[in-house]
Amino acid sequence: MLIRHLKFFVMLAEEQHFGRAAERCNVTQPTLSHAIRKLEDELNLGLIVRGHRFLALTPEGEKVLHWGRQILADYDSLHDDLTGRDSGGLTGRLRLGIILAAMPAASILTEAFVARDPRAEIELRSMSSRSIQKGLDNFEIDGGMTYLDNEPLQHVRCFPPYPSITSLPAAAATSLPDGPA
Amino acid sequence: MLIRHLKFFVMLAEEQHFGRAAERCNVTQPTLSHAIRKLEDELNLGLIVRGHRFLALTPEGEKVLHWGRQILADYDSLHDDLTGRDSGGLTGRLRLGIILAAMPAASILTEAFVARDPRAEIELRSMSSRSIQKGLDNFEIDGGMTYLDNEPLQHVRCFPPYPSITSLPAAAATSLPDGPA
DNA sequence: TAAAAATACTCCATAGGTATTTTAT
DNA sequence: ATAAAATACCTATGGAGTATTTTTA
Repeated sequence: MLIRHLKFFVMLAEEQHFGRAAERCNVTQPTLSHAIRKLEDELNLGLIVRGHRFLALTPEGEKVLHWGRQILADYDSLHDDLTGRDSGGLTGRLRLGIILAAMPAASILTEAFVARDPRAEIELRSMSSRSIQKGLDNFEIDGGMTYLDNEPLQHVRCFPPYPSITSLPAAAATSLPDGPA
Repeated sequence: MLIRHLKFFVMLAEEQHFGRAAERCNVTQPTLSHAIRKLEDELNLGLIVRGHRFLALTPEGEKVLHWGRQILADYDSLHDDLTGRDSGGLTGRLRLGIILAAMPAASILTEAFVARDPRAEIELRSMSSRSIQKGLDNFEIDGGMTYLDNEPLQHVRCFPPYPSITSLPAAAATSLPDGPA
């Protein structure tokens, strides 16, 4: 599997349109079309619900989309790392989705964080628990604080923000390749 | 870049020997040799310090090794996900490296964890802060509790285990593709 | 001399292109 | 008629193999 073909697939999922996806990848439509077929062959499953236009991703396609994004993020990180854009110490913007009930608790977490890494910005967004799940899936947020009991979270690593008080909502970091865990 | 070639490279880094790495990948030595060259060409940098035998990885090679493992872990996760081995709810074994000074504190973290996910085992290892860094890099442990001040940790996501008490050692989860953070 | 890696070469799969067809709107 | 995707076909890159050479221990 070529990493570049994963890119094709992710673009296709975003554009929902072979032609536009191909354009964004700077390849022709047949090339992208063929590459997606190859992906499906290699994984031996359907990724796209095809009519005579793009219709949707299959459930398996959604999974490939998720991990594909993960792999592409790693791949980008590698290039950032190699081009020395890392520089040690945390920088950038951490986007967190927080349910309304957890807003007061959020500052407890962020306070220590900003104290240690002043170059990192934290953006707090008030969001519903469903939006938080979606935001994590779409990489629109990097983490969140939400409920664990209502809808089980997918593809995330969860931990209690304050271990000895279990009645608080739990914090969730974006999903990871976490091996056996 | 073929994901399979990343596998070649990671195997080579582990075996420190082209022939044995090739064997583990079920390819011939020249094939692996050529693939590594191609990787170097594509990234436009040297990965291996070559004499007329394998000598070491270059610093860039170490970085590629790290992110390569990450990508392969994601790729494996994808396959696990597709073959329905996920099953929801955490299971497996979480291996944590803990400095001696943090051992008493570790139970605070693990207590809530095991209460919520009884099917997950937690293995606590008393380790030096250096061993913890190495263990994280080698994927021999999944996370740890260690010092942040002495030697800065590489490739990890850090957070304080108990936000309002900053004098405690910090917990570190294994590194992730964490976008802008 | 033996072992390790690179090199030379061959073969074939396939990535990517252009041109065209099919089908639904 | 138009737009979207698939198909057919072509070319060239390069992945993987075998055989061989080079170099060092």
